[in-house]
Amino acid sequence: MEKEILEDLSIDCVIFGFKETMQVLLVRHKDGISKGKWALPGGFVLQEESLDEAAYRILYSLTGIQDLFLEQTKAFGNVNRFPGKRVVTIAYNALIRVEEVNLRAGFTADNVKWVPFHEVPSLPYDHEEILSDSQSLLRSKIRQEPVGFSLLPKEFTLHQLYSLYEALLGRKLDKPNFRRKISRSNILVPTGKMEEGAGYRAAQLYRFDPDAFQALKEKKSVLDF
Amino acid sequence: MEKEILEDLSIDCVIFGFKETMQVLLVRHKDGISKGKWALPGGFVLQEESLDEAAYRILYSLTGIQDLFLEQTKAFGNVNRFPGKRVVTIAYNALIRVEEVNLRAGFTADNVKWVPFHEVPSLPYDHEEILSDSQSLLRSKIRQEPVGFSLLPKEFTLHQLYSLYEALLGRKLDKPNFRRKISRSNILVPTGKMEEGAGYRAAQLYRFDPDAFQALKEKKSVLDF
DNA sequence: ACCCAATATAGTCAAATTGACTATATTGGG
DNA sequence: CCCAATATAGTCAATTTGACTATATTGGGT
Repeated sequence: MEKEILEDLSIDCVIFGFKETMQVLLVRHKDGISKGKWALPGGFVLQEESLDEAAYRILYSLTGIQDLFLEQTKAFGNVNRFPGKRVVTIAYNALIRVEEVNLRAGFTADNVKWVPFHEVPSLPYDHEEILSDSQSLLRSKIRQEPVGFSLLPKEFTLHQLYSLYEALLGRKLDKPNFRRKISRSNILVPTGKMEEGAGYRAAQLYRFDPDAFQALKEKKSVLDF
Repeated sequence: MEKEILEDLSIDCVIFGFKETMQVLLVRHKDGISKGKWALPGGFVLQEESLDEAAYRILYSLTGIQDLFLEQTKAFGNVNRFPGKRVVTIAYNALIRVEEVNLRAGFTADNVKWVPFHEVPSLPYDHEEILSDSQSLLRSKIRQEPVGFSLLPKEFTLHQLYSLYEALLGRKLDKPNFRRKISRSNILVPTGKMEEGAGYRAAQLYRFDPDAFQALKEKKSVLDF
């Protein structure tokens, strides 16, 4: 028996990944009005699931990942955003570690791929608006909460964190000052292990410490770069 | 002819006002399952309007105000949040100047009133969750953007602004330091006029300068109290 | 006319943070 | 064993913070 869907309510996911540069996950539609076009992954909400559950379901079916950062960002409800039918969509931002994903195109798509921010093609429906709003929201989120760690491996170097912040904020940061700020904040703990395979001095690996961040947050307001 | 509504999609508005203390606008339902209960004002979305338009329509019919701060906050879509039918609601935060409102209960309500944060009664559906989420979102918003000015008269004293921030952030601020921070930021322009009717030294009246704020924002990130 | 309570507004100072740098420490590879 | 490349540490003036103290203006009461 088919599960009943809410025909006028969908979810669209903006899935962010970081590898050299910031990337978004796009799917290519197998059929329908936008057949062959790349678009944000999404789907309709089922009668018996909450919005968050729907977003998780879509995310999981696409990436096989269960442990991820997922947050609702905004509802998009312009009258003609979807052709032929009034469909309101709830957008979600997801942050995942690219090395953990196991991409599967799924039912409605015949292809999936990571696309760097600057190479995103033109998107159907209002997906360009959704994407650009979602990017802004992520940019401001990153200054408030340490969500960036969801994009890095569990253990990472300060350099990786540094380039992530540069990529996300879209501007140059001073490396020593960045390092000083992070280290004073105490939100990282060194693992003792060192980076491997670098052709030069190996860097210390760190892990994010959620408790220390919580403590910091209660005192100061923001990780303000 | 009746306008067609989307039966499974509603808007709920959290309307904030500031008068001595932070307040929310509640309506008393005239009939239906929650007859007689106080709740957040809301209504269904019409087929031919966007979500933002729906929110404006509801806000306007209730307060007669057109010039206000209105921002979508979050969609609430738990399966059983509304009795008998799956209804997803989009919550909006509105900031208005209490002295400008002209309250009208409207069709579905027989009463409207301002309620201080700490005196909000128990609310039906998931309105308590909506309200508390909306309050948190406003609290973090106020640190990023000068939305607070939408709650004050066009011309106001530093003391008013100061107590607004205290009320909104829920903690004591140092008055001289607050004043210094504001004045260094240059986002206020003195009007030259003085407060009237105080039983003591009259305070200077200020106006918010959006351009100066824009300039500040490009340099620093936040109004971080 | 003058004092006073109440609030507006200004100023002080040590400590912490920032921004723009320069300097040193470790690597693998040639 | 030196070198290029990067990690990591340190310096210093300028600015910002936090916790205060001090002064300036009011209307109202006596």
